[in-house]
Amino acid sequence: MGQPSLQLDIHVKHSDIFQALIKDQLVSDPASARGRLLAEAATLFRDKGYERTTVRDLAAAVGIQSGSLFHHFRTKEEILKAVMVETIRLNTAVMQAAVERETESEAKLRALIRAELESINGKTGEAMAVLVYEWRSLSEASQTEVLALRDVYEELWLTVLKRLKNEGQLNADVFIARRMLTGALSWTVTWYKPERGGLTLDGLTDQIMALLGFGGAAGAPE
Amino acid sequence: MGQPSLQLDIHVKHSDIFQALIKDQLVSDPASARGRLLAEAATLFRDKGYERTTVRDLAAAVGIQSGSLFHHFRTKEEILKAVMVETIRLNTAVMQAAVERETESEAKLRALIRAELESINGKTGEAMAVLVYEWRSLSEASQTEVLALRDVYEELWLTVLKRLKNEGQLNADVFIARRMLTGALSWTVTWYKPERGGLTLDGLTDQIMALLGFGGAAGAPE
DNA sequence: ATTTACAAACCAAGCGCTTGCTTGGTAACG
DNA sequence: CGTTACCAAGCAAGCGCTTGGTTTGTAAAT
Repeated sequence: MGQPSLQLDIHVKHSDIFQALIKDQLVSDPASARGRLLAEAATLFRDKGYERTTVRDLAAAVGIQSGSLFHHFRTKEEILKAVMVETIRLNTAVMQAAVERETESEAKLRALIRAELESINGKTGEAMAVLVYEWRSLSEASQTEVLALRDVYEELWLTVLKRLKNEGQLNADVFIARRMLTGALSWTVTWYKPERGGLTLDGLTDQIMALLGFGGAAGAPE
Repeated sequence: MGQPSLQLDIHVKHSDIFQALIKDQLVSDPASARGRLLAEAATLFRDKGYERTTVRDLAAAVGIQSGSLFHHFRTKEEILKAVMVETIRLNTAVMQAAVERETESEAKLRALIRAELESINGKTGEAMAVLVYEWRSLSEASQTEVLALRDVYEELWLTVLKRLKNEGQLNADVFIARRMLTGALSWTVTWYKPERGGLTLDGLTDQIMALLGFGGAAGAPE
């Protein structure tokens, strides 16, 4: 915790966005009890799955009794929902900033891919994995609630893809292209391990762009 | 159950393969008690998730008492493993046939994509979804066992992708390309509904090929 | 500066229910 | 006549969550 940011431009921006969201009460401060609990919950839900994670596991991870959890959240499911909602809020803000920083369509797409890869494989990775793979564990009411937030996020992608299509740089249907990218990018969480292998996030982004026919030939990454 | 096959060539082949596997005891006959149980298990595991599905749910689905399940399988996890193992066996055989039917590399890739889409969204769809998304619920011992079977399956893909790369038709790294395709294709299970919308499996395959820069421009699919 | 007030945060205990699985016995079948 | 397939009943363990009471932090009142 608290390691210095290595990536200058993007990370400064990122933490600025983060601070603003905390101030507006849209995401919890990781230093607060609630924030720590949600972070631990994300890790546990990702590693063991929501159903296999007991409230006793969760309580032990933050160092309190299991019953004390229900002072902060009314039900276990409310914890899952909170993890998802806060993750979407944070990532929508980050992605919006990423796409606005660029002007060319291809650069916007690259920025989106790069940003989503970082969401999935970076600090918010646990929570993102929960968001993708623990969908069924939410009640239907919570599902529609979370879905509404996701629509904003998806619009960012569709806008960029539509521009690319109009410019003749994309052959496939924009909705299908987005869905393919959703699957491909979220799947990276199961295999992409940046520490070993030497493939950086930028390198991975290059590979994906190459697969889509952008940015010329890319050599072997390792 | 027992509806006539509509797709002539492929489906005949498909059921021939199926019958051969049943004869060799590599997959269970869907008419047998074990086969019916595995089919129901796949549906339930997919719809509710493995953990949320109780042995009582499972027993009720096949019309027996919950305790009677343990005459056929020693543990609940063994049921999950059996679903996965039999699904991989069937699909490996189907994919092998699909790739051998073609000669050109691009056609082989198209056949693989088409076959995997059918595995995911067709009759074995429930079981495939379980295979992809219930991974964590397997014990580690079972995981390595299932993983070994998957390697054969993956080799089919890598061989074709390597050929395409050598022929200069693929820019990205073959391992990364396969992983992207894995994610993109398995994700279709969450959104592709062939009955409504009019997008056929062949149409979807075209779109994916177009996204990869093959087969010229594809128009809007709907 | 000390007291008083009060809510937020937490603990210890355990309730009611569901879970995967076992057991002992019975019917069906070749 | 034994093997296979099942039922009826229930056990031990674990589950999410509740309850009643104690500590802790904060800030106004004395």
